[in-house]
Order: sequence, then structure tokens, then C-alpha cells
Amino acid sequence: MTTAVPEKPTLDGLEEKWSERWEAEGTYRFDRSAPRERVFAIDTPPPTVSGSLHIGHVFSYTQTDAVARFQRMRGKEVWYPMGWDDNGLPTERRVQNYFGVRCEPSLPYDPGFTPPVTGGGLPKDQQPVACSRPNFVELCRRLSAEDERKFEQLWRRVGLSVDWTRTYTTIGPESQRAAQRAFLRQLARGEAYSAEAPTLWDVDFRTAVAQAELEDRETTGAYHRVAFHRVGADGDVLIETTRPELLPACVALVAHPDDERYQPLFGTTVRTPLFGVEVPVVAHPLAQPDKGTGIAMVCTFGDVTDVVWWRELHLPVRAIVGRDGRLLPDAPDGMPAGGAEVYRSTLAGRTARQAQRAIAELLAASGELLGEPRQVRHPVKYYEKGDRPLEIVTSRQWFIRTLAHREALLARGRELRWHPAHMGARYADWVEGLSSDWLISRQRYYGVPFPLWYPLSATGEPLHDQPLLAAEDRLPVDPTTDVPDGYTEAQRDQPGGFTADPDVMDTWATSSLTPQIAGGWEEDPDLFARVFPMDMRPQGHDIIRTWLFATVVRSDAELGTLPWTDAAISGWILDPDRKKMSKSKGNVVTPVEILERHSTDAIRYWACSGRLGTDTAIDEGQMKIGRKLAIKLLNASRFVLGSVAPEGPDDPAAVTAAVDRSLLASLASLVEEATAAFEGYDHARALERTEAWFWGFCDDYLELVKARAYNREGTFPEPAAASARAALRLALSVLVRLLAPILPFTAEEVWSWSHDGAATSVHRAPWPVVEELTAAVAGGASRPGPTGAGSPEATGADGDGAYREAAEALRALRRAKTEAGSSLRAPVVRLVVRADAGTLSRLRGASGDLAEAGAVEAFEWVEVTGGDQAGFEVVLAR
RNA sequence: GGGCGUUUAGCUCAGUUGGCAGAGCGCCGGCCUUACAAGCCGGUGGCCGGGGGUUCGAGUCCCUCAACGCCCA
Repeated sequence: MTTAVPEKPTLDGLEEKWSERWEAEGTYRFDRSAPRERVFAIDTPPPTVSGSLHIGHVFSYTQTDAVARFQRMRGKEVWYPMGWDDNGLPTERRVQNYFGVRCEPSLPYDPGFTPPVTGGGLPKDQQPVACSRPNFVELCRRLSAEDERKFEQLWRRVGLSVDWTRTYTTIGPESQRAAQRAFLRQLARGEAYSAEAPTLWDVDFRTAVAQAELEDRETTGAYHRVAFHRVGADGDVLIETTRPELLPACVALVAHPDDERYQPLFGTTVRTPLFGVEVPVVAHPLAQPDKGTGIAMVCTFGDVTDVVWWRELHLPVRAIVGRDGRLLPDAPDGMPAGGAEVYRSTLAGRTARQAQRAIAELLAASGELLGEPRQVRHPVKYYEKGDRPLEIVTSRQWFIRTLAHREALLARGRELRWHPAHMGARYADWVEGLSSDWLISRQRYYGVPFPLWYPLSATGEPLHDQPLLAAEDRLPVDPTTDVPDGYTEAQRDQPGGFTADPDVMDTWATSSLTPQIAGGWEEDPDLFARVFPMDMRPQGHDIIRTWLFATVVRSDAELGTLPWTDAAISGWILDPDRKKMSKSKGNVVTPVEILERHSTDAIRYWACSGRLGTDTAIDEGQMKIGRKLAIKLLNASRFVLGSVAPEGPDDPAAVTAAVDRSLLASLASLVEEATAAFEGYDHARALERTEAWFWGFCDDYLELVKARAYNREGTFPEPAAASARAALRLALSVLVRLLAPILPFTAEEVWSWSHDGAATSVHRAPWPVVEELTAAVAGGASRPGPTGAGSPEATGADGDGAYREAAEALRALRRAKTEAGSSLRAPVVRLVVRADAGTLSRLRGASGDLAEAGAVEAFEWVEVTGGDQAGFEVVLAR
């Protein structure tokens, strides 16, 4: 049975109605019996569930959904799971604020722990309450689960055609298993390793930070001109530094090998001011002769260049900055007693900023600071989520090798199809610019632990080069609560016993495995073979260097292939003033209010009108247009299915009139164009063309054939009326399907009026193909047009001719009436048509339609040849 | 400093192979027209960022400059 066509169709309530139906019917459930050739697999970005989604998420996820719906209608089984990225620092941060707690790993688990607050709002004078790591992780899981429910509700409201039975989380056991298994295998192959090395370090989060998470920020600093004293010769060497507080960590001075000013000094030594440490003067090409005095101090470690100098020039380490960002209590080895005393009394325990002030004062007092510090703006490295400049500390960290695979990774980048193509350059730039292996360990709590322990020596020292690995069949393990094979819990942290690796993996180390996690890598080989490698990776261009890159690294290493064939890179969402949306700017637009104001399909229209890779401003005007389009589709459908052609036929063979056949020919080329656009990941083009065609269909074709389709007076022969009805139904059916990926709720509503409701969703209907129209289009040129005189020209080589020309005539009629200020129903005494023989013949064929649509009482047909002016002359009644 | 992208009507943006500059919104005017007045019809509006070149012909191809945005140093 078909649903009755409503008297007054509306968009209101369609979201709830159809979301529920789709869920109940399992419309988007993945059929895992489909062979790989029939599967279209999407590696959906798992959104970070810390806080709220903004309209930008809706924008890019909707674009992906449009592709998913298109492919499903093309007959593909669409693998479209949703994941939640709950693992990691953003959730930790949110939990700290939400519950007023902080994690203290030394505390034991407290089964009865209750946080001081729920939902934030810890009084300012109250300190966050410390809790154990297991308690902290419990709170993280609790809050993530709540957020995930809210996110899912929103995604359903947006109409994402996700298979909700396939949802995963990046902290869930299947993700932990995948991450630990992939790590262990890379370790076994020598692709993962740990090393004690200088590492960029955020002193507030107290964790190491990877190259991909850095950002440069323009920061105000001050050049301090400082005097070093020559040893064995008179005179000073002047350097300029923005970080005088690192003076006690100085291990050398360095200048460019070609710098004639300093060449005599190479191989000599100088003494540091205040601390009296003797350091060599060395040459290295990275020194910049035009910067400051052209000679710089090398400290362990002030910045990444220091690390290069330290490594390449084989300099000693004199670390002074601790993991909390404060200067270590003891002066570095080798400092004369006097200097060490200065260090202990004035610098130890200070923050970098405090130490800088203290040292500047001391230098000024001793006369070793020359002139006033000179203010400069310069780029300083920050953790992208951090508030203070990064320090470099030496620590043991885990890495995955990337540098050794640079060429292979570049080749993978060329192999991947990028949409738009130029985004491939971002990837190549990043890979070419890699300066260190991928640092995956983080000194945090809410993440996937490293699945290993270290034996402890008789004196309690961990033997880092002999890790005790968890067996794959034990995964996932938490080494802080699980015990390695052959040991007992009593031996934990005891000399001769074992200790857990304390770190967790960075979020990207897990989320780089989303294709493997979702696809059941090593857990469901049958499923994995059907979905991997996947087809589509949709994501933003901001995370090409992180998520996309890391996913390619893991897939290349473990599976020897690209994880997907196509990357669809979405643009940014900008606020209406074209500023990037961000929480700190306070210009974030929440999606729910907008969805309620305009309807989901209107928002989807706006989202799909944005091209991949193109930044798009929030434009409520565009949403209003989408709403108009959706309402227009409802109304046009009501007209066709509810008024003129409720019964069909749907047979292309019934389309006999030249105008109707011509219309369907035009529609056939639209189908080709829209299909090609969708296949090329250009949903915006598909939408634009379909929309324009549909609007012309409503304005011209519907008006033109309305009377014939009704045929209330019996003016037209019945086959002519049937031709119009069949063309209307066919065209509408095609249009609804072309728009279904963009306007899923409206399309489904309309589809239900002529199909058996839920059992045959438009979203499982076949995508339109030219063949379903060709029976009408190819109709045969000699068939007599039933509305008037048939002639060979009536459907000539120009398949669109009859419809296009009739529409032009109609426009001429309307223009004349509008210009005369009269009603469009005003009668036309006579329409004079001047045209060549072919056009004349086709327009005569449409004269019945024109007479009705334009209230034309008489026609005059004038054949023009040569240079005569073609056109229409409309004679209105006085 | 290097790379990528953008620049077309007041606004948002199409413009495919080089062939008469387009759409929607806005604005102005008109129309109760049997699907839709939350509608419809018509009109207005351009140094295609600047300069140079190739070509019979350039928004489109080449060179150059500029502004804006992003990525990387």
C-alpha cells in the first residue's frame, strides 16, 4: 500500500518519523555476505567526544553521508561504521573540570570514590581531589559514554546513514587489542623502539609531544647580549640569546665555519659568565652569521637546533630543566663550586621565566650583560593544546620508524587518489619535512597502555633492553594491573621482580588503526577481507599530517598496502564573517538550534553545496534555499502523485509526445552528469545540476503539460494525456532519487507516496540510469506526436529541442504579460511564431500545450529563412 | 623564506576542450496562476584582482605582480 499524499505537505516531523523507520527496518545495516567488489567501505573519522559538536562537524560528515547514500543506491553494500575518539588528553582535561579531580598514579584504587562535583563548577577556593589512575580512568569512561550518547543522537538527527551496530570507541577493548597487537608486531620487526633521547616536552601536561603536534607561535622575547670570557687569551666573546636562563646548561659556543670573525676562535675555549664553566668554541653550518652576533651558545637543551648540535658535535649533556618546567635542584656536573653555589641559591626550583629574571639581574650586576635586553617577536614552539613554550627534556620514549620509510611513504601518497588533487602536496610536504621518527608514548593516564613490563635488577633498576612482552592472546593487557607470565603480583616493583611500562600510547597511535579496528583485523578475517583496503577516507585537511599520515604508516607497515583508495578532504567551516570557528573566539555555532530552525535537509543542502577542500562560511541564506528546494520537492510530488498521475503508468513506452520525450532526453543527460559528478567525489556539482534542472522542470515543464495531464475537458486524446502523466512520474521518480543523497528525509517522504512505504526505502532504490529513460527517449523519430501534427523533425537529432523550444515560447508569453502588467491567465489573441521549418514543426506539435499554458487563442506560423529574425510576437487582448 | 590554494554581479558561488560572461540570494517592478503566496513572473546588476604574452579569438593557456587564506620552515 502507498501512503496517502497529504493535503498540505510539510517538512516538520520528517526527521523523527524516518529516523525511527530506518532504524526499525535496518535500512543502513551492512550485509556482510557481500563480496568485496560490491562493498563500498568508508573509514569514518571518529570525532573526539570531549565537549560538543559544532556545525563544522555536521558540514563534513554530511558530505560523506551523501557519498555513502549514492554508493548504496548504486548497488553497493556500504560499510559505514561510526567510531568515537574518547581516548586521550582532551577527555582527561574535560574529566578534570567536570568532576573536579586530578589523577595521582601513586594512589591505590578506591572502589567507593565519588568525585566532589559533577558537571563542573568546583568552587575556586577548592583544590581538585586526587584520585588513583583506575578511578580516574573510570570517570573518563563514564563521561565518554555520556557524550557518545549525545553525539549519536545528533548524528541520527542529521540523518547519517551509519550502521549503528558497528560502532567502536578508541578506548574500547577491540581498539586496545588492535593497538597493542600492531605495536608488538612492529616491535618484533624492529619498527618500534624505545630510546632515551631529548624530546619536546609540555611542562603543564607533563608529557612528551610529537612533531605533528607542534605549532609555532609568534612570541615576545628579548635578546640578552652576554659576555663569555676567553681562556688563555684576553677579551670576551659576545653572544645574544633569548634564553639566558639556560646559561648553566651551556656546553659550547657555535659559529658558522665560513665566518671569518670567529674562525680564529675555533678550537679554543671560553668560560661561561657567572658559572665559570669552560666550553669549546666550535663550527657548524647551522649557525646563522646574520643572527645576533653570529655566534650562539649551545645549551642542553634550548631548542631543536641545540639537539642537532649536541648530537652532531658530540657535546656533553648539562640538563637543568626538569619535567615540571622548573630548574633542577642540583647544578649540572662539572660546574666549579662557586658557580654551583650561585645556581643553588638563585636558580634551583625556579620556573624558566623566574630564572630568566634572576639571571638577567645577576649578569647585570656582574657587568656581563651588555646594554638593555632588546625586545623581539620570534616563533616559539608550543604543543598545539598547550599554554607554555615547550621545553626539551631527556626521557625514555617509544618511537615508530618513519624516517627509514620516507620514499615508500611518498610513493603511497602518490598512489592515493586525493580529492581535491592538490591536497596530496600537503602530505608530500609533510613526509619530506619529517625530522624525527614518530613518537608514540605519552606520560598520561587515559589511553592504551604499552603491553609490556621490565624486569628489575637486584638493585631495582628496570632493564629496558629486556622487556617482558605480553602474548598476543592475552591482549588487551594493562601492565599496571596485569602481571607478566612467570611472575606474581607480589613481585611488582620489587628488586628482582618486574615493573610496568608506565606510559600510554598517543591517541593517534590508536586512531591510525581505524580501518583495522572497525574492519576486524585479525579478529574477523572474513569481514576484514570484505572491507579492507577501504574505498574512502573522509577528513579535514588539518589532520593530513597526523591522522592520514599515521594511518598510511600503519597500513603500509603491517599490511603492505594503502588503507584506502581515495581520500576526500573537506574544507574548514568559517563563521559568517569568514573567520575560522573556534571555541576561544566564541563564534561556535551549535548545530541543534540551526537544525531546528531550518530542518535537517536544509542544512544538508548547505553542506553539500560546499565542494571538497573548499572552506565554506556558515550561510543561513543558503540553508533557506535548501529548505525551499525541499518544500518544492514535496509540492511538485504532491502535484504529480496526488493530483494528475496517482496511478501511472510508469511505462516509458507510454511517453509518446515529442515534448515529453524531449524532456526525458534532457533528464537522461542530467543523470549522466550527476552520476559522473558523484563518482568523482563532486557532490556539489551533482547537487547544483540536479537542482537547476529540477527548478526548470517545475517552472516550465509542469506548467506546460499541466492541462494535458489533467485533461479534464477531454481536450487532448487520451494517449497524449497518458504520455504527460508517464513522463511526469518517470521524471519525478528519477529526480527524487537524484536528490535522495542530499535530502534524505524529504526524498523518503515523497518516495513513500508512490512506494510501499518502509519496505522499499528510496535509499535502497536503484540509482537512476539512462536506460530506464531510453525507451522513451529513443522513441523513434517518425512516431506521430499526439498533440498535433507529427513530423520527422518532431524528435530530430536534437533530443532536447522540442521541450527547450516550447519552454522558450512559454517564457515569451509570460514576459509579454508581465511587461503589460497583466495576469498570467490573461488571454493571448494571437501568438506569432517566426522560426525555421524544423522549429516551427516542433512548436506546432506543442501548440496544444502552449494554448492551455499560455491561454493562447490563435497561432500564426511564419517560416523564416536566411537572415530573417526568429522570435515570438505576443498579441494580448486590449 | 618555501609550498599549496583563492581572487568572476552588492553577497555566496558555477563557468568542463580557448568560441556571444552565468545561477541563487539581494534589489526594483508585476501577478491570487487548480502543486506550492513559505508561491510565481519579469527586470536591474560585470575593468572576470593588476600588468604583459600566445592566439583569428583568453574568465579559461603562459609569464609577472598584488591581496587574502592555509600548510611547512
